[in-house]
Amino acid sequence: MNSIKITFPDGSAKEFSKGVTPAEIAESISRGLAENAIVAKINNQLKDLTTPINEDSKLQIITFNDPEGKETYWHSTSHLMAHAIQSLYPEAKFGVGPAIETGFYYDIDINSQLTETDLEKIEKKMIELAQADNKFQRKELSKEEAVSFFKQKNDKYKLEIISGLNEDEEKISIYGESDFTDLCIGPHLPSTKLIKFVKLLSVSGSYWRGDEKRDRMQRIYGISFPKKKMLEDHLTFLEEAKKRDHRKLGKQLDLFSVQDEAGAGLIYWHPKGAKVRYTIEEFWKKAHLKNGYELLYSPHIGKSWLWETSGHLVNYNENMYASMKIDDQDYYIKPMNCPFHILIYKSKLRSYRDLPLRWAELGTVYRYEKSGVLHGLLRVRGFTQDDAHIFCAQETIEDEIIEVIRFCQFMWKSFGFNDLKFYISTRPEKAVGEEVLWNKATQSLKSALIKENIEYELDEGGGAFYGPKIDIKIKDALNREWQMSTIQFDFNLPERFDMKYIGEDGKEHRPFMVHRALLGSIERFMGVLIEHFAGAFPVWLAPVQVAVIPVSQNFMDYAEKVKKILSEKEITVELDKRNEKIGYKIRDWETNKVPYMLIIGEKEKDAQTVSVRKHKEGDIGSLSIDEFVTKISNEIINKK
RNA sequence: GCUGACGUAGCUCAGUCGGUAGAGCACAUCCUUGGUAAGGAUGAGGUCACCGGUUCAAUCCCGGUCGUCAGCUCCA
Repeated sequence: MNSIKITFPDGSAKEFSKGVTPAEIAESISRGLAENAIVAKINNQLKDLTTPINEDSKLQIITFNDPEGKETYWHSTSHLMAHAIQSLYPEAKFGVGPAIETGFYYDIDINSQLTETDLEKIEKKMIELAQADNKFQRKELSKEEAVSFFKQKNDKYKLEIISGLNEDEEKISIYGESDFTDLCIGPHLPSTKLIKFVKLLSVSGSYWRGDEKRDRMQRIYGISFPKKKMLEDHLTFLEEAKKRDHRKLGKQLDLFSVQDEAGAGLIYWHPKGAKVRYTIEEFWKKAHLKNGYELLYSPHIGKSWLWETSGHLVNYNENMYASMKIDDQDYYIKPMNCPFHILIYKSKLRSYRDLPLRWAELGTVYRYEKSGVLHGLLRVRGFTQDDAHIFCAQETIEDEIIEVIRFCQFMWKSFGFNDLKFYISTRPEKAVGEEVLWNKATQSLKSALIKENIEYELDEGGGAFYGPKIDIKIKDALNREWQMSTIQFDFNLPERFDMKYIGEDGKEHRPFMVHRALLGSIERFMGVLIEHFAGAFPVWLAPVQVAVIPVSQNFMDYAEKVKKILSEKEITVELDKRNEKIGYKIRDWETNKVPYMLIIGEKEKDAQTVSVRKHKEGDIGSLSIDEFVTKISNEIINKK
């Protein structure tokens, strides 16, 4: 048999002679495909385009548009970068250099500290090397051969990687292009020539194998594209993200601050930020009351007994602050609200008739976070969880989960997020609770999502030690994903606190307990919200909804009147009394992203109207005061 | 916490190869009363993050502390 059958993704098939390569097949299909081909999927395995095919196979030619195509492309670019680094810094030793979600990195060990300008040099070298059209060539070696090869290169990191490889499981492969060779499982681009546009983005410290006790390395992040437009778009995206940085906007719009002198990771809400937060929290509370929840308030500290019983002192110790002595007793500031809610549950005998109990609290918790991980509002040491605990009978758990999911979707939709992604995390190695319970709980999470027609991904073993969970990620205006909501089972606390209810049968039963946070934490949520809206909050959330701007001081009386009317309708309005020209004031309010400006001059005073100017849109004409009030009130009610 | 970079006026940043500092914006006062993105003049503002050390002299050099940033690790 000298011919083999190749089946394509669309189901069609074609005969080729034995030993044909995917590159040749692509060539036979079309010139364009051959040029864009990056890698091949042969029988669902990613292989080099130069791999000879010797038997009937399924084949898919992968281009940059496919996720695997990007991965291979970036992976090859990281090799190219290592090549460039080796030629500029001959002493360089290399760690790992994988593709990541957006781009690639390589950990390197060189004698000098790299700066941003060095990156440009490396970038130039990369382009130069890429244009040389060097072919990536795969070679398979025995372990011995591999060891002696990298010994001769004096590459201790690669040698360590090799020593960890099991030769029986897979061949040790190396890839070379020109005079650079690297240990690599592959696959790679056929040639460096396909790498056209490269940008090295940052350099920072890392550790060999992520272990701070081991060698310090430098990690260079970069990205590459086959088309110039793609690179430009990506750089525009990065710039846009930078512009939206909530830390920058928070300062610029006077929303919040962190006070160096008073402590890192602790947030101070200024009046404008506090106004936004107030609006969010009011909405949140009302929504919970409407959806069958009751609100709780609990203390901020509790005796060590509480945290011993909950297991926090053992399992969560590194995130808790040291105890404080009160009347010779140790008290701890709370890292979580759950034990308090449980105490309220236990404050009296519960019947199955009382269940489900849905108790919500905007509970402020304090957790120790390493100084290096603090980040604006997104990672702080004191934050307010939009927490709730649901205590229910086993039998009703699935309905409860469904309710939470629906409520969660409603909540996100209210803030303008419609793209949610669901993940189910299952039992980890180290876990409390019987496996039967885990399976049952995990199953009810799954079937809740299935009933709601929601697609989800499984994260095997990703659950907390105390129970399986659903995590929900949202996508913001820049398509970035943020993990926000979480719905978690807890088999641990009901047991530890010996929670009970009296069932229909008159016997004691253990309630099921679910922790859930929808927004996650108010701080983090507001950080994401600021970035999502680029600081331009919709009217209902905007800290200042209307700026009243008199054309000159002569119309101050009428401006005051307009302000008063709006204020009475609970619209947040500021009157700009500054002795400045109108253009100046408009510019100022525009850069402060206020949704509406009302320009007031002689015409308006005479006609008892306001000239309305909308953020980003400009002048939208005149309305009577009443008409404007109706318009903006409707927008506020409809969360526009 | 670790690695590296950084910390100068309310903000954004310049500057001093060691002789205690400057711009723009913001702010104040005055002139101007102006119709949809910056009118003009004048002025006030800084223990150059903090604590030590070296030096005749430190904002600058050295060490420490605190904080910020990019990552590592971790997470709401």
